[in-house]
Amino acid sequence: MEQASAAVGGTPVPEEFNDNALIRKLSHFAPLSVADCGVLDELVSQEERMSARVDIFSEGTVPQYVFVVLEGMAVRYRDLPDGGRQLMTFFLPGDLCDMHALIAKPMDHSISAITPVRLAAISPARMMDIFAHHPRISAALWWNLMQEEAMLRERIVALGRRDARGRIAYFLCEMLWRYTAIGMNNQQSLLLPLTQTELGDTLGLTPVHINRILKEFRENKLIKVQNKMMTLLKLSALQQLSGFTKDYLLLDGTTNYVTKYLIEEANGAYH
Amino acid sequence: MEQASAAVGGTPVPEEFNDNALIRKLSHFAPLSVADCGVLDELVSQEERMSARVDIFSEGTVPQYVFVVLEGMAVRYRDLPDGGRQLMTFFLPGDLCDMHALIAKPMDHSISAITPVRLAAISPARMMDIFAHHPRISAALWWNLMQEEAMLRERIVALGRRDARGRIAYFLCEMLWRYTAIGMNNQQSLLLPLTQTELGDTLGLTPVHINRILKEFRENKLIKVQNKMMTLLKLSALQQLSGFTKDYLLLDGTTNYVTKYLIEEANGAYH
DNA sequence: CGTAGGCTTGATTCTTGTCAACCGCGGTGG
DNA sequence: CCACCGCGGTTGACAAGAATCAAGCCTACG
Repeated sequence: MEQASAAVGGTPVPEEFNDNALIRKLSHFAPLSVADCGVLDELVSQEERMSARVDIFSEGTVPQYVFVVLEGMAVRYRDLPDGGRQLMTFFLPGDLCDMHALIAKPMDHSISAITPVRLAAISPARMMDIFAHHPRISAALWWNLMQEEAMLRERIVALGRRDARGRIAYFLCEMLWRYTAIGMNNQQSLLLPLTQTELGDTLGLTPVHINRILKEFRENKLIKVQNKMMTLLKLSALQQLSGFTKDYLLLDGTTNYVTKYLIEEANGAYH
Repeated sequence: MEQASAAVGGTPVPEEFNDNALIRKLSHFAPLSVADCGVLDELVSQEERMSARVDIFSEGTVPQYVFVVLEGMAVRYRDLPDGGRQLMTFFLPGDLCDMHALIAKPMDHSISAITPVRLAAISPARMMDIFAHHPRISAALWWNLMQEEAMLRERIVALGRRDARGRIAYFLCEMLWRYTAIGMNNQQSLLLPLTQTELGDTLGLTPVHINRILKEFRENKLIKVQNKMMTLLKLSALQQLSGFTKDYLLLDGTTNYVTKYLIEEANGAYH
């Protein structure tokens, strides 16, 4: 999982920054200059590692930093009083968690590492500094935020209006496209280091039912599973099954108000 | 519904601005100065009216403005290929819809008026200007964004992990607290101008099932319904039934990094 | 006065959950 | 080195919550 092929779409990333997942991701959202890439590269130069199944932020604590996932997978989840849990957001390489740090409130949920992760911590002050002085990066972060919201809405649609087959198919498609965006889609295969229980806690289903649908998908040759690697053999069939379209992921960012304005601002047009 | 009692919590709003729902709402998130209130008041001075059931933004179009709801209720929803629909977000007075305008992308969903609404349109340029030059307002808008995300997550929890009773109870509680935040909670009564079909499309249930649960709630004296007014007779029972806590609504904002930083920035600490 | 949309209710079906058992594997400790 | 243990996956039998189908009612509105 260390090897990343060039990310698909977005503006080209200079060769030297191609192993930086944050840059690969944000390049989808705004045309980053080489200088921008340099800033981002420096931003995530202080690495930390955490083991699988360790909490990065725990419910009730006040997060001190915004974290960027550089490698591995993390998840935002909530434990419920009745013993259940709901997994809400998966963080892949290049994803930011959690802007929540900027408002310095105790969290109402936790974030934990699913696999061993490599992370970079960014102080809120540094983050605000970026917003103030790097217009293209700010624009990209803004798009990133819009993408996060769109993914939450899409999850709501899936949970509210799709049956078990549709939910699972949608989830696999979304993960594939997210991996594709950061250059980690290898032959329609994606790393899904989740147990069936975790999948159930993501999609509002029981592990037993997840198991049955996955079995059906396997028998129908829609997917192939080996170890933690899942291959989507019939992507179009899965997309149709769930009504999935990748539009909401905003992976073809073009010029927009935020970018335009911020760049003009930087050039002194308003100052 | 025009009469608004003083909003509960947040920093006090100067008397003269008390009929401005945006100010009432944002005062929960940052300590607004009188000057800030003036800016916000001017920001929403250009009013528009739209009739019930009219689309404000339609799927596929590129929104030109950010709208603020001043009066009435609107909803963000998506129509599905199979004829179903999912309602995602309800906009009450003081709510902003839709920051999406800032990224100038065709929308993957629609926003429409549920009741007749009074709106104010804000141009993206003006919005960016606010971000650049009004730190406390920016901070409040940031909190506002975090609140929106939190509400989406809470919906996911409800749809993924709660049964019909829990979902409906949670939704009623959330609406009550949101109304409370803008001073429109009158004796635990709230205006819910939704059909049972719309409630179903919100909570992933059929109208028939919504009907049965509401009947049960009525028989158990948990709620009282008259016309479009719903009274939560046993709020604590409803909160318990759904595991609801209002924490995620962030209605007790305190000093935080965004505010601090933006204010220092404005004072020239970093320039 | 007629009609359509929304509400209400009953009968029935079906998707998903629950309970229970078994298998296989990897890790651990004797 | 091997026995044991626990977790995750798999499967079957059964139960339950919600959907579906269908019909009647009320009321706002043209």
